[in-house]
Amino acid sequence: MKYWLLKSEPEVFGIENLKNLPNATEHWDGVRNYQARNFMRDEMRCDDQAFFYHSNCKVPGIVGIVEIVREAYPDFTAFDPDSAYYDPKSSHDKPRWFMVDVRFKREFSRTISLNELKEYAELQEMPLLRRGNRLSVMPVASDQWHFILSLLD
DNA sequence: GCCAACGTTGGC
DNA sequence: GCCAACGTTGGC
Repeated sequence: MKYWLLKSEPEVFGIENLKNLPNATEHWDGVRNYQARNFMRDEMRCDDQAFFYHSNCKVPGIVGIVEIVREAYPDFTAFDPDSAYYDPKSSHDKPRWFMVDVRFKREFSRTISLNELKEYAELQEMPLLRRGNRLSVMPVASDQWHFILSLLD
């Protein structure tokens, strides 16, 4: 099983939104970066777990955990001219963008902020902490995953 | 294939 | 709202 980190802007779609949906499940649409897409399409598998990260907000950080419940399939928002994620270069025949389905698993008792994550030597290699990082889907090493969870108690 | 211009991300 | 960092686009 692999571990991941998924970024989302809470003003657009936060963990509260996911939690309150039927089955607490939603498709993870709008990924428009090739590297992020490749992770999702080629490596993400059912039952993988992912940190839910809130970005572009007052306190950016990890707020909970989701699990992957459906593997990559074409991102239909790319086909919709009315969608903010519309991409005329993506077609049903040759979809360019993909999404997975995620299900809410856990909300942390507190946000593990980006500032806090930066403090730990154990996490210095996380792609999240690399300067100028903009990936919205990225892998998390198993030892980093467990280290972060150990911060909660 | 180079690279300048442009658009986006996301912390601050 | 600013702006650094980065990805993409398109002229050549």
